Amino acid sequence: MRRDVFQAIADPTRRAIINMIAHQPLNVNTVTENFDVSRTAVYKHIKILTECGLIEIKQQGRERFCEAKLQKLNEVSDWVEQYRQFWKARLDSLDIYLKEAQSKKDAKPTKGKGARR
Amino acid sequence: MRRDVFQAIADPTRRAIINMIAHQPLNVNTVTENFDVSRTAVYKHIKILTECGLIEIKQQGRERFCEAKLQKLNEVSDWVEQYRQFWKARLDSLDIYLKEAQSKKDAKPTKGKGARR
DNA sequence: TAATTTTGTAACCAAAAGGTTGCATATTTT
DNA sequence: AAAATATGCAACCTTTTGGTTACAAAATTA
Repeated sequence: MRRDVFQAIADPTRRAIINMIAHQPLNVNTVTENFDVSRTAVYKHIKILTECGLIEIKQQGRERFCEAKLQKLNEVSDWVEQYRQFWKARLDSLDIYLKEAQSKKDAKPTKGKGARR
Repeated sequence: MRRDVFQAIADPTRRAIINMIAHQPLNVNTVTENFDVSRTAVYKHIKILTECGLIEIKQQGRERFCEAKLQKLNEVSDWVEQYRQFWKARLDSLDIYLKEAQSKKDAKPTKGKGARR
């Protein structure tokens, strides 16, 4: 059971849930009202979000309020930002690379790498 | 068949592929060499990444070079950043501050200048 | 030309994901 | 106490996902 934040935000319903409770904590039924699927389905999404740390559930009487813990999105942010330099700096890098590869190949042909397995 | 960038980066193997080719385009076999799964499995991941626009494949002879198109990560970046205010605004107590400092320390031990070409 | 290398893809499989209904339990409300 | 409300969860189902093997085709090498 993989429970990381990348997998958690992959589902559009879960992203919508995050959006709902980012502004204010809501109980399970209130969250459910905004979706076409059953309460159980929404509950499962909430559970997944809880398990990866994106939300926290606090009991209040018979209700459970879901509160967003968006610090966890830092994991995603950090992963994405490490690549920003690449999409800013590199334009048309393949052509450059292929030219280099071609001249290397001319000078010193590569040996076969062998088939896997 | 949902093919959005959030779903694409949910899989750890696909994130690893992105990381490999972010620095330079590689052909399919070279990408495969770094994983324990079959070439076909890797190829499927590459196809998914292509279908959502995160990479592009360019033929050169019998090889296909996979080039990262990381601009697409802007979709993820934008989605995450819209919530930054929420998790920044709530850093008001000492223990939250300390917790965040600790996770930063754990998450990115090397914060150097980054790759340079 | 024949063999090798690199890739694309079909057919198939097991496990995970996302959904449902139904029921049990704890808390209000009446 | 009885009814209503809010939730947790088991059991089950279907589709998707991630993987495999096997084979075909194109390009390169010997």
